[in-house]
Amino acid sequence: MSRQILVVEDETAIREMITFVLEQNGFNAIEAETIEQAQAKIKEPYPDLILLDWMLPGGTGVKLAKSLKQNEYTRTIPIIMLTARADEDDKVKGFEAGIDDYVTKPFSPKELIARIKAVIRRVAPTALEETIDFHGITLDPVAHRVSINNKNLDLGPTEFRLLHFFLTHTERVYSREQLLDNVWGTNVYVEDRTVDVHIRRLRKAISGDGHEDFIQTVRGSGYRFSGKILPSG
Amino acid sequence: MSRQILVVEDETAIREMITFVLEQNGFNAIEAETIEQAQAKIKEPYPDLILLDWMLPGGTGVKLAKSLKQNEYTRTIPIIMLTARADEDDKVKGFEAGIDDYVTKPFSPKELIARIKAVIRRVAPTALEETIDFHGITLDPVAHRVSINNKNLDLGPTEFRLLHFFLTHTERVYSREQLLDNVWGTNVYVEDRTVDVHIRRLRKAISGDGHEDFIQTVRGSGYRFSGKILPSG
DNA sequence: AGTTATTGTGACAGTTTCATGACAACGATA
DNA sequence: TATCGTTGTCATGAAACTGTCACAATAACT
Repeated sequence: MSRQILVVEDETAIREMITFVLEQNGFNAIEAETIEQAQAKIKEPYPDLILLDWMLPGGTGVKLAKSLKQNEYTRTIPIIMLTARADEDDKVKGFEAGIDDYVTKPFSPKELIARIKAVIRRVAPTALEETIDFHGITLDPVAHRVSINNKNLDLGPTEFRLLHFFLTHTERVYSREQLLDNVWGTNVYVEDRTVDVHIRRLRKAISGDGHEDFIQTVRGSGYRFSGKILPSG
Repeated sequence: MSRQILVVEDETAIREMITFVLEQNGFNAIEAETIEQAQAKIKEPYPDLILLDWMLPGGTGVKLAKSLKQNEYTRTIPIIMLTARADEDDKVKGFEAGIDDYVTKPFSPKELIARIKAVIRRVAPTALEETIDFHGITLDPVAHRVSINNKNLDLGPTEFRLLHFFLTHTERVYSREQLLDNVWGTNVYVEDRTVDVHIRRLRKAISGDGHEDFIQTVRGSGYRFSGKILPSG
């Protein structure tokens, strides 16, 4: 289940950009332009996190933060403040009001996502890294544990990352190069064929019994992780 | 195969944001900060599209656009100009220089992606990522999967590309030469008649049951992929 | 019908791509 | 140091893919 994030930001372009980036990263964005709108949207089900702009038409965001943090039901919601500059005064006031972190504009999407994840991890550690369950394969990113049909799997680090990537990116073909980028990391010099070998190791590991081939070879293109087995005609 | 997009932008935060958004959307981003860097990176294989900032340290982006559009090898590369404001003068100069579209900053990622896709669609009308459904034939470019009446089809790479081309270009006759250009790629030396063989293979693959000849032979002209069955006579 | 041009089909060989087992390098650890 | 687990690379064989050809089948035309 994806996280609800309330974006309180009056500049449309920035708000849209943030919303877009959030949704690209699997978050569910709710938008608000003013403090009033925001307050109206902070109700059950409560958002999991609030991105709060510092300068808002109805007053400073800190005002909202303060009131939220004083309310019994909303004080546990983590708040990340968006400030226009790295202003010490803003930061101090923000933290006094109870914010959990801040991001200074302009920021890169990567930074924003990283901070959101960090805050969620801090406040609700189990939340972000949820256990994945896919057709009998269970992967717990936090415990770094994999099981298939309740039988524990012993994977090497690379196989674990590869499986984790596949489980979060199913039903899609990835070229060897893309897999290297995503699992091994960019600017790592490794042969394309190395992927084949790790695919084979992972296949071997998860091919115990039951389901046949989760990892499907797409000749000429790459590999696909899929739970679907369509009848071939 | 993902499209290469060259991002020419000197502001790091914006460039990173754009790159991020592009890669989230399956594009392959190449970055350049200056006109010189950009020119160095515009070579084979040429990028499929260029996002060009208006204000650059080495001069205006329009200068680069002009030189690209005057070069035989680069003039077909679509260029989208990034302008700081909706300045009529900028736009006019841009279009005079041969740009294909423009986006005014600040822009939302959705708008950017939409414009990129629109331009690519205009220039290279093959579909990008959407699943195509045509009279029971389903082709998913992302998963690299084809099914006909929910039965999985096993196609070789060339057959897949051929079918993909046909599905995005139905009801129209294509000569063997045109098919070679579009499916095999230009500057590939292959016999005309090779197309016949692949047509046959594709026909065989999709001729399971139900609809018979999607691929119609137009004697003397080429082939046509059609859902219509015209009464013979 | 006979002729010619064009297309369908099966076969085949060369090439490409992939799966697999082996192995050495490396680092961690006892 | 010795051992173990992990990892990247390679060699090899199997399988799939591809382009081309020869010939059959079909359509068009006289």
